[in-house]
Amino acid sequence: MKANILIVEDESPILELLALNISQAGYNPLRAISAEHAEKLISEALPDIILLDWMLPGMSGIDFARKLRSNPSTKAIPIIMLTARSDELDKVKGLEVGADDYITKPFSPRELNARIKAVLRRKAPELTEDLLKINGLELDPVSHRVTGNNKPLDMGPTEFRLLHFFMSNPERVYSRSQLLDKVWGSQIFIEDRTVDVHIRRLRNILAQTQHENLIQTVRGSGYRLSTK
Amino acid sequence: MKANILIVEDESPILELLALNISQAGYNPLRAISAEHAEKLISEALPDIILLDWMLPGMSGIDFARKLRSNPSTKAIPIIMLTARSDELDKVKGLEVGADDYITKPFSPRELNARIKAVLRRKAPELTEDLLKINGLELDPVSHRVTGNNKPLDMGPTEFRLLHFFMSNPERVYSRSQLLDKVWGSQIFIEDRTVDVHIRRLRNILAQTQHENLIQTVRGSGYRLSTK
DNA sequence: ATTAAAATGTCATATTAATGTCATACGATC
DNA sequence: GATCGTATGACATTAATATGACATTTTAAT
Repeated sequence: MKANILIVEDESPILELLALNISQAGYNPLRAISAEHAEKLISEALPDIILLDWMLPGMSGIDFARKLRSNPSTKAIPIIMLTARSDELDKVKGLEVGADDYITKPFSPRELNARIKAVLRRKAPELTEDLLKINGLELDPVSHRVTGNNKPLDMGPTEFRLLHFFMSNPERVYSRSQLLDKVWGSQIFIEDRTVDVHIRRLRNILAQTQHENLIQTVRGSGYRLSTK
Repeated sequence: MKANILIVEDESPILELLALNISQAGYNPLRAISAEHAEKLISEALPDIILLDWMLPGMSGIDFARKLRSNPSTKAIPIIMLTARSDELDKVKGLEVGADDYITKPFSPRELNARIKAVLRRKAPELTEDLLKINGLELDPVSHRVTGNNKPLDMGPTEFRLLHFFMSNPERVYSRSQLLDKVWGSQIFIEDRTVDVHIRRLRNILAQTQHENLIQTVRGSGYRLSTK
């Protein structure tokens, strides 16, 4: 099903331009020319993403974002802010109200799409580009490589993301549901048991270099990456 | 090598001011007092960036931008628009013609430099003229030649740029979108899948000297040049 | 200006890899 | 030893990538 993307933008030419891009990218654009207008649309159906202009007549974009965040039913909707300048101050404020991403005008359609896609996929916590090392197991997000004691380890994308997540958050137990949210994405509906299977696949791969017991089962709770 | 920045501005004091800033920032300014004049300079050598005044005698800045975008050979050159006021209407028009950035007069040298830098960074990490060598594969940006174990390899311009980019950024995964932005240019709209085709063409050429597996597929992420 | 050659982007199809689910086996816990 | 949670292997399906062909555009050469 096509994702519904609510655009809140008072300048109609920009609004139309955005709507055009979005529908060309295969999403379903909803148009609102003000925060108030947007609220009405939201009350009818929750959109999947909100593209929110910073400067709006009436309630400002930032106030609107804050309002959305304070309401339980809209709290979880990802917001992408549209700002005129890449002003650092704006960025900070945006983070405060909980915008999921930013985009500075003018922007290329491709950039916009990339952001929407990224937000939709809604992965784990912003995973950094830092090289992760634990007990001779190394994961390099930049080259997208994993080695155990310098031996290259091949794995599928899901196993890679799973390992990436674990190595970014070691010594911490995650339930299957949490892992599904963080590694798979929040809007995906998959069986909890499927996590078991991927854990097994990951362990099998790590077993090549005796790293399989880094991934530990916590009976009744979930899984954990731990050196102990 | 210093980046060439073409300034198109009819008011000579402003033109000189810009040129001064730009040369102090370590770039090479080219001066044009009209769109027509600029065209002549462009026909001699493509600049790396165009600073384009909105208001020009004769052909207006916006028309000129449109013209540049419609010509395949100039389509990818980043354009920074110089506008008198931060007029919203101008901005919309700028979006339409595909300007890469905006700057409102009056502007500080620092701001100008920051924008230029940002635009340059966006599409030119391979700006060097150094001979690139990896595993017997050599690419010489100056003579625009590629050899594998000293055997000359012929390829089309796109494959050359792609290889140039990869060799300048080895051991790093790039998504198809990133490659389109970096190798094709941000203003060009083509399918992600097209990247696959060019990757294949490049691999076919590199296969003549057994270098084809330097270009590796990273499923779910993109492509990478790597010796491992 | 005309033509030929080269390059480019897209599509349809083939190929391969990855994914999610299930049925069943195992093991801990009470 | 019964129950509950986890592990495992197999398998059908889905998704991603590779490939070949083709129409169109560019470029170069007449």
